[in-house]
Amino acid sequence: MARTTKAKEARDVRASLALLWGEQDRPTRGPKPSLTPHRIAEAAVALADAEGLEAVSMNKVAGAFDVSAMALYRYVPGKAELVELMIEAVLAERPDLSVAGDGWRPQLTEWARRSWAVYQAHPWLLAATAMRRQAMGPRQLGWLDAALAALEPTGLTAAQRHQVFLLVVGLIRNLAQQLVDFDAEQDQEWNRLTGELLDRHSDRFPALTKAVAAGAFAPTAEDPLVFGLDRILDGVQTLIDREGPRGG
Amino acid sequence: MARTTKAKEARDVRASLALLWGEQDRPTRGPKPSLTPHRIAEAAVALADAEGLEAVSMNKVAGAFDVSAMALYRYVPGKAELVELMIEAVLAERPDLSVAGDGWRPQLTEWARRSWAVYQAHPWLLAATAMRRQAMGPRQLGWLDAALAALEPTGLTAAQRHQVFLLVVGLIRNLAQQLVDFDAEQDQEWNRLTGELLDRHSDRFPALTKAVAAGAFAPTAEDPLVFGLDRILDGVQTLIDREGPRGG
DNA sequence: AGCTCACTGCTGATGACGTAAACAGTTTAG
DNA sequence: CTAAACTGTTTACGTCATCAGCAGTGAGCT
Repeated sequence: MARTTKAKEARDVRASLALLWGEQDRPTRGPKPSLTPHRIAEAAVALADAEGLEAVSMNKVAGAFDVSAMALYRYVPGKAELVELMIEAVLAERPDLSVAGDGWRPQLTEWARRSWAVYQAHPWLLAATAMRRQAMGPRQLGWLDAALAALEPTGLTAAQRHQVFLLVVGLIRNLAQQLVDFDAEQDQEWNRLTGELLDRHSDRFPALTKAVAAGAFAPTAEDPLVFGLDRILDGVQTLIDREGPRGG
Repeated sequence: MARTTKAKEARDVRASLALLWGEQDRPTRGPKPSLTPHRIAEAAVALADAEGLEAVSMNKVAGAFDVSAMALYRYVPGKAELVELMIEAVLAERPDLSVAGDGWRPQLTEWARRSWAVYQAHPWLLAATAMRRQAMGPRQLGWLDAALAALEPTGLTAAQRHQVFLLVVGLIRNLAQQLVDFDAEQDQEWNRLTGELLDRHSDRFPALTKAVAAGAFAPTAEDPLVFGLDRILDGVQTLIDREGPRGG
């Protein structure tokens, strides 16, 4: 059974990659296909934008084309691959960071801003990319390349640049998580219930009680990306300053 | 229908909170219960540790007690609440950070290390906490309080301390995500396939090609927590230095 | 022109999931 | 000792991804 699963997965990796990179040869004989993987992915994206990723079932996506769920399997190996196509579909082409100026910091900031914009426009992207992916499409690689390119002038090692990249991606994904979690009504409920609990147990949670009283959990108008990014990039700057003089 | 759902959710919040805080009054009449929410959560944790969160179905958890799935609903309102109990179950009591010394930085580092250890021991915790939670249990609040307490001597505002906390939690969750994603065999496959792709498209991804060649994606023995935490805390230190003199 | 067969899309079935409903058995308060 | 409260069970429903098998279609070859 494990054997079968593994063989199937291996097949899927190939199929998934061919799909993502558009390297599939189309058939000549038989009826004209009424769909394409791309159109299917677009419909799935529209569905996810409107109702969330959990609403994206093969049935509902197929319904957008008035077609049975099984019809989709003629175009896409399975749901996992469909999700990969959705990810590629919402990513723009490789971002041009030169508009932000010359330094690594403005460029990486620009990268983060654009990346964050994508997650804001498509909050399901977080859950979609959290599913274990075995291959990246050309656009994902393009974004990765742009960020690494921006970091080249820092003088950091390749491994350090990769680490910094991961930190920034991580920051954005965390913001996206907060965005997904957030629900004004529910937030109010949380504050109310947690307030009640803290009243009853303020001795157990003194710092939290003080923080709540000081408004640490009140909604803020500030762009949430700024604080985190400034902290991280300040930290990176410190690293550069420390390593530079020693000839790193 | 939406009405029904909302009413049901409201009921669940109450039930969930009572469960998490152990504030449920136990019945006197009727047969002795053979289970407790706590024991059920423990069994679910064992299952998740062994086979992952997706293996935790009501059926399998019930199977651990040789009981039907529906029996669990006498103790737990539903699966979401069971997951909440699982989260509380794997969290230790409020961590004592004083062992790390006096400064905010060693204490927060200690907090991060312990937190990271929990995620390492129970990788499913990431997915479990990603599900929208409406209430926190006493242990979750305890960890939160400990981190906020460690940040009090920084002189930062309450909102800033909260932001820093979110940054550190985010870092750990990102590491946990990488841990979940990682699969040596699959990683090798990724490197092979991406290598092939880069050979074919090295002009499109020059920075990435260089980075791969320089070993930026090679496995490292270093503790992955250190780099990210040092960057973030350096950035926080920069903020403190900047705000302090101005009388913030 | 006609045949073949790769290809499309369909129906139906399978097994997993969470959980609602209804029922049978058990214990304790009155 | 009866009735209420409680436990655990069986059955059933709706949803999901996906497999197997069938009918129709149309390009390429003879």
